[in-house]
Parts: sequence; structure tokens; C-alpha cells
Amino acid sequence: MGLDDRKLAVLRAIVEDYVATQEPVGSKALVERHQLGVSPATVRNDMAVLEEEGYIRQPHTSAGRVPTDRGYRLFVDRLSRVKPLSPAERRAIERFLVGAVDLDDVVHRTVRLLAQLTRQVAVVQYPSLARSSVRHLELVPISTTRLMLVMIADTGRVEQRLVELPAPICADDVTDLRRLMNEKLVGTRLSETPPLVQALVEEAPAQVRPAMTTLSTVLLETLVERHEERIALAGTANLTRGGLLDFQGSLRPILEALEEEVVLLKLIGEAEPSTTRVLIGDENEIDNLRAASVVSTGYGPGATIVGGLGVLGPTRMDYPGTIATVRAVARYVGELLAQN
Amino acid sequence: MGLDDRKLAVLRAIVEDYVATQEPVGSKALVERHQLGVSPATVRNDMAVLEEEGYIRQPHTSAGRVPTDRGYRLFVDRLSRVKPLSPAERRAIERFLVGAVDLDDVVHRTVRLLAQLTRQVAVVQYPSLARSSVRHLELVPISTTRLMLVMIADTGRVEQRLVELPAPICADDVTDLRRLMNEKLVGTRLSETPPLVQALVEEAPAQVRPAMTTLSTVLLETLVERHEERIALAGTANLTRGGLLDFQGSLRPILEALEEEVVLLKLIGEAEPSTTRVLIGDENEIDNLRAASVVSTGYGPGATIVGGLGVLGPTRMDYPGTIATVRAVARYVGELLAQN
DNA sequence: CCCTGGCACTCGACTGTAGCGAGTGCCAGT
DNA sequence: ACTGGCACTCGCTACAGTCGAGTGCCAGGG
Repeated sequence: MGLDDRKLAVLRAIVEDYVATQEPVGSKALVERHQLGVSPATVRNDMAVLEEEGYIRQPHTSAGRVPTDRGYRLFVDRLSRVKPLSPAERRAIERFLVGAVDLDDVVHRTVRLLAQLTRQVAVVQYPSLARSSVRHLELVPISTTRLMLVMIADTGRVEQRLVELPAPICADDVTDLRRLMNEKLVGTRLSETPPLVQALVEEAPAQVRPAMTTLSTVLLETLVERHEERIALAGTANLTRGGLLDFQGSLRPILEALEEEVVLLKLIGEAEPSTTRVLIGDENEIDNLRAASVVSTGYGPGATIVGGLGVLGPTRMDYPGTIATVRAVARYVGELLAQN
Repeated sequence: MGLDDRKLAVLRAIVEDYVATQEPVGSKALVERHQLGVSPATVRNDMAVLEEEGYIRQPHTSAGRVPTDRGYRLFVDRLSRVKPLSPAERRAIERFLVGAVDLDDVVHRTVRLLAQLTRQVAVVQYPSLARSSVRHLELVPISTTRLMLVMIADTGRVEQRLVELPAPICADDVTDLRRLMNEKLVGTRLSETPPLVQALVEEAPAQVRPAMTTLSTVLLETLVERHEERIALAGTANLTRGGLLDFQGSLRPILEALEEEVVLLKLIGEAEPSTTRVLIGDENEIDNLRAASVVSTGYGPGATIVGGLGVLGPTRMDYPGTIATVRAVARYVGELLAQN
């Protein structure tokens, strides 16, 4: 408990050195590289206390100390000072994101940018449908019994589904359907849609009732219920930096986890407004990712949040820098979305 | 040169054993596990010839033999018998692919299926726009000066672009634009589109000429010229199978290559009709992939090809099995697309 | 002429030993 | 409360020795 200022300074120094060198750090090296104003022996005593409290540990009896997950946690919460982005980084962000033609394009550029800047694995969630509202619904006749239902969300996401009608339909009826759907649904949040869709079916003229029923089913089942979240990933090659030291030599579990969209969504999809979430090692609920840390945040136009983004790396990561970058990128993307 | 039947049989046996065990195979083990009808010493002589011809090599002086890229090539070209799929695999394919709601869904399911069956990295190209034709063009007004241009291709692909108009436009004009574009472009292949689009602008009534000009620019620039190919990837975790033995211990270059869509397209996008292409190690043009092999083929409804798919793995892979699986999956996907 | 058994040889993998050195814990002294 | 000193631990490296799988070659036999 009694962690006085110097002990905290020692912990900070250990974390910083270990992150930089990737090697267990000893008492002598510490006093040499940081102005602690005390001797190695004193530092050793402090280290013993820190170890007892579970903030650091020794890989083997006669080696230096390495921060534990708990140590990183303390470091992140209380010891790290926010590192402002370099002008070069700011410029990189702007240069990278202008000129995106498309939501797809925005997301792809963002995820690559994030991977490049942090030199880690980057994950970006497409704007969540659940958090979007309907901007427009379009029906495109493919044949007399087939329609393409296109939904355009205010976040720029566009989803389409092929709808197989129970009976042939004429062009006028399609127009009616389109009008009815748009009148009722445009502007509503996807999460509030179900009852409205229900009403839509009930109020539909008999003429188009069967078609509307089919349409509503597709709308609810594929767009609302299994609310189709999408994810973009980049920078997996960065997992191999630092040789086999990180991730105790096996990338396997990490790569497996990254293939599961559900897992990724859990990681970065539960963004709270304007917080940056840092999950360190063990704190992670997914077993495969116990050797990794995740820094994530939400993004969206203005103050609203429409999706999450973040990076994943070894617990031994540069938290202050990563946090700053993730935040900055999220803010830029938000601004970009606000313009549309 | 003088490779008689027995020497070929020896090579085949070496490849099969090495693929199965991942360990250099010696003469004694060979005669034990295969009915070659000769003694180890004879096999040794054959091996010496095979080595001289560059089909196998010794990792170190006193170890067994390992196939070279050239050896695999000979094996694939002349020695491997096609391995029919097991009924279980066939069922797996069908079960996996039915119930896809969406082109996106089809592609995602396919790539995961392929990764799972071959236990390797799978790559699937979305149906190429260049090889698709226009089924329908839709214009959705977003505001008075903004349109969403939606293009639906016969392959099921749907692309959308936001178009910023030079001047406000009324609903009737939008209807006109839509009609004009569809009359002229529906049914044409994307690759033949440019001159038609040109004509479209020239023939447009003065009233909608400026808007049509802008539209055509977007159409050409973002859909035709940089013909937007997309790729899905799965199974990267399979790269870690076989410990660090494959890929000489470093996944780095492989992962890097897999992040480059351009590279992937080059690998699987140049499909010839009804051929399965096998690239072994060195044969690969991409330096990063010199330690890997790629098995790819084209797919599409009926006999036409709209895109490529394939898998990437260590040169030490089960070629007959992989080839059979890749072909089968491609055929099923083709059938699936033909139904739409 | 081709195949075979035998034999000497090579060389990587593994084991055990020894010395080195970074780093620690503890203690007595200021 | 901090410091210098000292004994101790233990992983790392180098080195020597042994083992054994596998080879190349050769002489003999069908």
C-alpha cells in the first residue's frame, strides 16, 4: 500500500525502460538512465516492495524486473503523462484521410493509418447500423418477382438485400411500396425500427400487403436482428515485431481471435462516449488475448458515437503514445463523417 | 534426365512422407513405409540422382532428403493423382454455403469454408467489376445537390458513390437522369462502358447536361478506371501450424504480403478459365512469398469467370487435396452465383 | 548391368560441466 | 532512511563427448 512518490517513480522508470528495450531492467541500469537521486541498493529495496505488491516480477531469480499487468495498469492510470502528437503525425493523419471517396474507403484508410502510426494491429468497426438512422430506402426491381432492397444510413453505410417476392409485382406497386416505407421509416434509428415496421405491414393497402410482409421480414431479420456489424483489420504483420518475445512465442491464439468478428466487436464495439478504454493483458475477457493489450475508443460525427476503433498489441506497448494516436485518429474520422 | 519410373516413385514417396511428417525422409524409412520392392541402398542411389537433378536436397550432410520447389513441381505435374473429396467434405461445403443472404455473405462464408477445409490461408476475390455487366443504376436523392449513385451488377455486387452536383436539381430531372443512364448502360459490361458513358453525356438534354457530366465522371473514375476490386481473407492463424518450421521461422513477410490487396489480386485474380493454377515457392513473383505456395482458380456462374479464389500455404502442402478442395469450392460458388 | 549388403564416415542433436556476469537480498554502518 | 559491501543465485555461453540417423561407396551376386 505505502507507495510513496519515489516508488512510483521507480515503477514508471521500469515500465518506460522495459517498453523501450524489451529487456528486464535492473537496479543499476535504472539509476544510470533516470535521475532518481538514490543508489541502486535503495532502488532494490523499492523494487522488493513493488514486487510484493504485485506490480513487477522477476522472470528468473537473477534477472531484472518486468512490469506485471497490474503494474501497467497503475502506470496507465496514474503515472503516464499524455504524449502530444508530433506535427508530422498530425499531417500524416490529414493527408491519409482526405480524398476518401466512400465509406468503405474511409474505413480502409483509417485502419491502415492506425496500424501504421501505432505499429500495431488496428481494428475499425464500420458505423454500427444499430446506431444509425435510415436516410433512405430504395427498391430496385430485378425481375417481376425479385427486388433489391437498398438501405442507406445517415452514417453513409449502404446495405442491400435481395428479396424474393411471393407473387409478381408491377412497377406502380413498387413505387407505392417505396413511398410507404420511406414515409414511415426515414429518420428513425435502426434500433427503434421494429414496431414501425410492424405498423407498416398492418397499414399497407391489401394490394401490396403480401409484398410488404416479405420486405419487412427481410428488413427485420437481416438488418435489425442480426444487426450486421462489419469490421476492418490491418497491421497483423506488426505482431511479429519484437521477435517471439511478445506473446510468449505463439501468435496462434492472437491470430485466431482476430479472425472472429464477434470477438473484435466485443473488444472495440462497446465504446462509451469520449472515453478511451485500455484493457491490459489479463483484464481481457477473451482467453486468447491474455497476452495482449487493447486500446480502443468510440468515434462519430460530433459528440455521438457510431462505432469503435482501436489497436491491439503486446502488453509491453507504449501506452501514452498509443492512446494519443487512437484518440487523434478517432477525432479526425469523426470530423470526416460530420462533413457528409 | 533419365528418370525412370522407380525414381519417380521414390520422389513421390519422398514428397508424400515429407508432407505428412514434416521431417527429412531417409532411405530406410522410405522402403519401410512404401512398397518399393528394393533395398535402401538402391533407393539411396536413386536419391543421389534426384538430388543431382535438383528435385530434392539435404538440409545437412547427414540428414534425410527434402523436396525442392522443383521437386514439388514435378510431383504436381506428373505424379499426383487427384484426390476425390470425401462425402463429409462435400456435405460441409453445401451446408456452409446455403443460407447466404448476400453477396458479402457468400464471399465471407466461402473464404472461411476454404480456410477451414484446407487448413490454410484462404483468399477470395469479389466478383470483378470489370467482368460484370450493369444490371441497374439507381439514383437516390440525398439533398438537392447530392445524389447517391448505386450500381448493381449482374454478379450481385452493389457499389455506391456519393455525387456532389454542380447545381441543385429537381426530382423530375433525377428521374430523367436515371432513365437515360439505365437505357444506355444496362446490360453492358463494365469494361465496355467508357465510350457509352461519353455518348450519354453528349446526348443528354441541356437541362440535365451538367449533372450528367458530373455523374459520368464519378462513374468512370471510381468504378471503371480504378476498377475497385475487393478481397476477403481468412485463416491467417493457419500459418502458425507446423510451428516455425514452415516459412523459415518468420511469418513477417507473409503477413505483410497478405495485407497488400494488390499482391493478393495478382495471386488469385488472373484466373484463366477452368484451370487451376499452382505456384510453388520460387515460382512466385512476389519476393515475400518465396517460401509459400499458392493454389488458385477462377469461379463464376456457368463457364464464365467473374473472380478468383485460392489458398496460400507452405510449399510443404498437400497439393492433391488442396487442389481438389479449391476446385470443388469454386464450382459450388459458381453454382450459387448462377442461381441469382 | 542393376541391385544389394556391408562398412566407414559425417554431422546434427543432445548431455554434462565449467566459468562468467548481471542482478539480487541482506546487513552493518552512517 | 539511505548506502556500500558482500555472498549468493541462476541463466547464458562455450566446450567436449557421445549417440545415432543417414549417407556414399564398394565389392559381390543374380
